[in-house]
Amino acid sequence: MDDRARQLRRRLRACSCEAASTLGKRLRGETGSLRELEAAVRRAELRASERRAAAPRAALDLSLPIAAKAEEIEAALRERPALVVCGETGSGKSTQLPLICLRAGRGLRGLIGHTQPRRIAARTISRRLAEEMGVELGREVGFKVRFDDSTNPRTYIKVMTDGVLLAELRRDRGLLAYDTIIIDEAHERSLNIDFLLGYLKRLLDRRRDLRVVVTSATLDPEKLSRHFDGAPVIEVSGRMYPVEVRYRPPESGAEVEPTRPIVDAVEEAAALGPGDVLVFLPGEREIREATAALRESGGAAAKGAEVLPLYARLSAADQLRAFQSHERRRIILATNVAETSVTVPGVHYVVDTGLARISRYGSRSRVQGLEIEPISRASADQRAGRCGRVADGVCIRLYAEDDYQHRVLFTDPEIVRSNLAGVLLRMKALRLGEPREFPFVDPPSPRRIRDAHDALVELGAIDAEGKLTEIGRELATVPVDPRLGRMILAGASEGSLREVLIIAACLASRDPRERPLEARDRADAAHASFADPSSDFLALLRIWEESRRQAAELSARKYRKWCGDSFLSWRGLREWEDLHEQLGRIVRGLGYRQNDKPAGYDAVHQALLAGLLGNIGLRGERYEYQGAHGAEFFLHPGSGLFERKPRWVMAAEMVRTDRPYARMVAGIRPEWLETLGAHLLERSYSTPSWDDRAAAPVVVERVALYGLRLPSKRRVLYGQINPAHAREIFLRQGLVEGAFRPHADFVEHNERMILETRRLEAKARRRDLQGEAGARFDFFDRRVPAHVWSGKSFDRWRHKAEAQHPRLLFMCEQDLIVWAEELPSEVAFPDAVQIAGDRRELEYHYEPGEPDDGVVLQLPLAAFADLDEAKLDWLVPGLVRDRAVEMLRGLPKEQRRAIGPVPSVVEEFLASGPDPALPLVTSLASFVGRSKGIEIRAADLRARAVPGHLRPKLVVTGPDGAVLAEGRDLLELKQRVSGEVEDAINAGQSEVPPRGGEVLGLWRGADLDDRPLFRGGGHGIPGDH
DNA sequence: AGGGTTTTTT
Repeated sequence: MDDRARQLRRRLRACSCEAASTLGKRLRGETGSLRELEAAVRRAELRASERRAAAPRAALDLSLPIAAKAEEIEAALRERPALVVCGETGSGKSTQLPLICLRAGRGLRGLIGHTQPRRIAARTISRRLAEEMGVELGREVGFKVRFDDSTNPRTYIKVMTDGVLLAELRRDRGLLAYDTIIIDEAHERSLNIDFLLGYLKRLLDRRRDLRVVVTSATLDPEKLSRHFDGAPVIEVSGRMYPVEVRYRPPESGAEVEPTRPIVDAVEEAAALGPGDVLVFLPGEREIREATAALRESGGAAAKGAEVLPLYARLSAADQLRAFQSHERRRIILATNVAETSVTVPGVHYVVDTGLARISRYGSRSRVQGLEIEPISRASADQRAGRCGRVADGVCIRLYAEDDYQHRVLFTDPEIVRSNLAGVLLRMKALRLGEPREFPFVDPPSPRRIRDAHDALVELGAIDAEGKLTEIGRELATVPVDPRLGRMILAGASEGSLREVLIIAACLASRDPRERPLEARDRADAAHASFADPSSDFLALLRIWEESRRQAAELSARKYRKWCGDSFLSWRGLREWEDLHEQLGRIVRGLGYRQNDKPAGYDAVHQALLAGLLGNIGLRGERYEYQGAHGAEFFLHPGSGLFERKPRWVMAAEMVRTDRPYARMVAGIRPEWLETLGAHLLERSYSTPSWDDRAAAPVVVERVALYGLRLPSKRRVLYGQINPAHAREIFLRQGLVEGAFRPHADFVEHNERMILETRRLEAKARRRDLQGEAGARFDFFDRRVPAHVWSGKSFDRWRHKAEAQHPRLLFMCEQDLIVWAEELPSEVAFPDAVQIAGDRRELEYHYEPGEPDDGVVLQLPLAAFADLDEAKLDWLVPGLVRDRAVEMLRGLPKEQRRAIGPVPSVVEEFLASGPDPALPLVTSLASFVGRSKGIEIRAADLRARAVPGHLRPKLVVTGPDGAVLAEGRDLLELKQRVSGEVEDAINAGQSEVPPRGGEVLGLWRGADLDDRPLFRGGGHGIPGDH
């Protein structure tokens, strides 16, 4: 089987790339019997031999310069995976390269794919190829552009736009339909081209049979060669006439009108002889000014000449005038259209201002910039070359030679100066991994990639980790800018798909509204009839509906006339319709239905907003708007909202020309931003305040989007935002200060505490309410769990806790027991633990009878070493202290003397003295004893230090040695004891009056009557009188 | 208070 399979695979590889891939997989996986597979291979071989036999003969046009290099190219195609053909205009590379590939035996196992940057070029080149080969277009040679596909199974050479090839990647990751790919005009370095160049580099590692030919007109083919691991570079000479370049820099110091040098240069050119003059200018406004200047100059050149503007937005008819032959001399004032997209025939002279508007996406501002820049040397050369196509030419540059020499070699490729959201989305959808690892010829900066990432997050296309979401997956199937795609998807969910499809299709194609230079006012008036004062998008909808209505009612000829009268481009409208239809098909494929009922303003504009969240603005003091991230912008004067200026707007486009402008604008409601931009909202909160009805702290929440504050305000439970802080406030204001009044016993107790403290404070002066409140805050803080921050959650927790330990937690009497439980842990002594630097531990052991029994207290030694009176609270805090005092009051004098001041107890302990924890243990035991009606005397209680760690154990005995309670599990013990305590309380046997004040210490060897127990008071134990 | 280079996408 192995040998046989290997042989079949070999045979397959000779057939077709697709068959080799699909059948090869079956062979490897051994799906199907060998016999079946063999039959499949034979069928593939038959198809392959038919294809070979039917291959068209390709005769080269030997008059073209590239023919001289045909053999060299063929050899390279056989030996190397990639090659770079560097050819000037007129070298014939676009038509001859596919033919050379065919001669080299390419195009049999798969198509020869040939990409062009523009649709029109793809069409004309395929037509010329078919002519030269003497075949019918749409058979051996086909083309495929958006909306139009003429290829079929018999096609060998497929000419297409690079966008088409890119789109095919989604279905054909390995580009198995092709065995050769020619990327023509790679020097234009569009986003599409750069993406393809990166993708093909990777693909060549996987597909050894694939050949890639890249053509470039650049001065620097080495870069592309390096990209393809040292691909051979084959230079082909062009067939151009020499162009003389003259430099006419502006004279320094002389103040002249900006149009003066242009007029002078045109005069100079015209004086050289007959022939048309092509002037390159950066934009429409400059064209307008130069036109006026030339007409007014009255110079010899202008007099007999026809001055024509040429730029992309010009109406088709006006553009055509530049191409029609004419007897008079023509002076064509053009933008960059004439540099690559359009070739003006018969140009003998070029005047180059050296300027162009270049689109650059501003990373910081997130606005597309469109500012006038000096062009690159490559661009200047291309402009000069425009007059060497028919005869010797002269190019007059309105800048110095030195200036030219110092300019950048090439215009930055698009990938480093545009918004990469679409590219990133495509990479995610194709699962191409990390963008920074993708082999771009010129890698975009990490910042650009992050911007693109943010943009996709804004659209909900990827999540925070960068993973494609469901929305993202759908967006990747819609062939428009992701923002427009997002509108469409939102339209589907808002019930406004019908309207949004129309609007998005228009935004994706060129605006059909025409505005000829000399009829701008009339055009504006015609367009005004469609305008809406609150939405420019509605104007598009009206144009669409009116145009559809007219098309249905009028004859084709009359409809065209209506288009002209309305200053609408017939071709533009067609493009819009085509795109609308295509998008409609795709959306239907995704399972979305267009709404039958017309959607209202809100439904339409909320859908649009879903794609334009980054382009919102709030009207400022004057005419400007505050945009995202603190940017400022102005409404474009062409907007229907220009007069009215709604408070909140969104814009389809933000472009910086002379100033930042928002184009295509509509008013929005800020509430929409809260729902549509929920994933982007920035929230801020006021200072929390107590709310009686909520029985919890609340805050006022304000939201902002990209730094723009939305008007809405909401009251929010503070605990939902900052539970820890909310809890602190709840404890302090709600529980300690009593703003929250639950139905519980401890409330009354608290109140008595406060009253008592106030009374004492008046007496003691030095003890303030705050200090006492602090103690009580600690009391609650130790008990109330972290998730409780409101009256509601407090009650819920308390009821549960009290069901388990009835009345335990918040009856002051139980304090002692809870506290005893906490003693061994660090909870009761947070400060003490913090003070403990050296971590030596002391263990205190209550030993009523046998050794090793009793309460073991683990306290850091250092805590004791540092202990001063102020820290005594940690040892005898709050209510426990009262309890201890209560107990001591009942002790005989000599027994009281047995208990010394804590600091000295520590010293004594270190000299193996008595237990400093004695008062605590004493109080505990005493309390338990009393609650059971048994008298326990302090003298009965002993404590000693025990080295090493002992498991905490509590044994409470009475004076007769009877064990009242014991256990190592303190929790369990506590429950047992507490039950007993509760019984005692219920029986009215234990009534502990709550007390405030501060116990300074329990003094050993001192008479309680001599030494004040209360700081500053000097009156002995409270309640004594 | 006042106006934009260009191209492309199953």
